[in-house]
Amino acid sequence: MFTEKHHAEFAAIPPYSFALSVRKPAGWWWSTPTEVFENNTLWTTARLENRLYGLRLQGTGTSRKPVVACTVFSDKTLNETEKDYVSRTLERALGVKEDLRDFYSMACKDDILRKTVDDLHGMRTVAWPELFPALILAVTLQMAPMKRSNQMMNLLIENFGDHITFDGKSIAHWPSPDKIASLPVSELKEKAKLGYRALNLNCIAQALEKGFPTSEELAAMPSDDAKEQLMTLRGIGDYSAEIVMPGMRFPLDVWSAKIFSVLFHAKVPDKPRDAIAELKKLGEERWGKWRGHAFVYVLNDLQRISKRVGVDLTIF
DNA sequence: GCGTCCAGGTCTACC
DNA sequence: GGTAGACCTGGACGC
Repeated sequence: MFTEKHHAEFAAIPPYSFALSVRKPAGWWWSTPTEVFENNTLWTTARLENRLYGLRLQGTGTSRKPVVACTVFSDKTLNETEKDYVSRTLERALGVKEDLRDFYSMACKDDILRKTVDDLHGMRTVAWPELFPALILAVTLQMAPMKRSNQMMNLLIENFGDHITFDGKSIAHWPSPDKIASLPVSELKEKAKLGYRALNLNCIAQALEKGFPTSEELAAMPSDDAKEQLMTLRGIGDYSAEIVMPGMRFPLDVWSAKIFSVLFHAKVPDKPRDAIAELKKLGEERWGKWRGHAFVYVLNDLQRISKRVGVDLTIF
């Protein structure tokens, strides 16, 4: 029985939009695809240090003093160490301490970003609560159209994930690394339709089981070191590491390369995969340390940017 | 209904 | 160090 076991409130550095931060326009989830968002409140789940928690996160406060109220549901009592860890993880993953003001100062002078930061005022970037679900996302995005990636992710949750009910909501959560590590690769292939990715995901889960830095530890590392660590995992290359990395970089794939090519060069490249390196370089030169922010803001504002540039960027 | 092609990368062998 | 080719498989597409 999952009942209320802990409560914490976090003051966010303004501007902060809770709704845009946890429910991004591009449609990505904050923690799990089955989470529920109603009335500026998110009911979701997270597995922290091998324990699954139910979470009710609510954006409160005022625009000058934004606050996120977090209620934690569990089937066991939390000791003080566990409460601290859960609180730290929520604070980090909600991005409440992420200061957007310097990014907005830069963006106001940039033709691509100027209106986008108004459109998405107060939206935080991406800081995954847990590492393994972010790695699952990265692996299932590889060499597959979105429909097929979603199919693989949904089958993983359906067949091997966990389901909890709390606060009147029923939420399904990603499988744990130990569950995926213990499964035969053939079963992963067959039931989750992972194809060649089954072996990679199984090896990643085993590496995490043997001991690997947590999201929190990766976030505390210099970003190059965090990326290097992630790229030691089988099936995690440059793009996947940058998707998973705390704070994000500029993880261009074929899809986003087409979008940024239209924005930089006003045309879709003949061979998008071959254009990635040059576009990454341009993004880094143009936005420097804010390239991750620019990436997230642009990809979450495609409808409005499309109208402004006169090209439908949502069809790629 | 059937055959073909290819997708929101990564790894490896080969030069 | 640079690069072609293989990798699973489901869905889109042409016929």
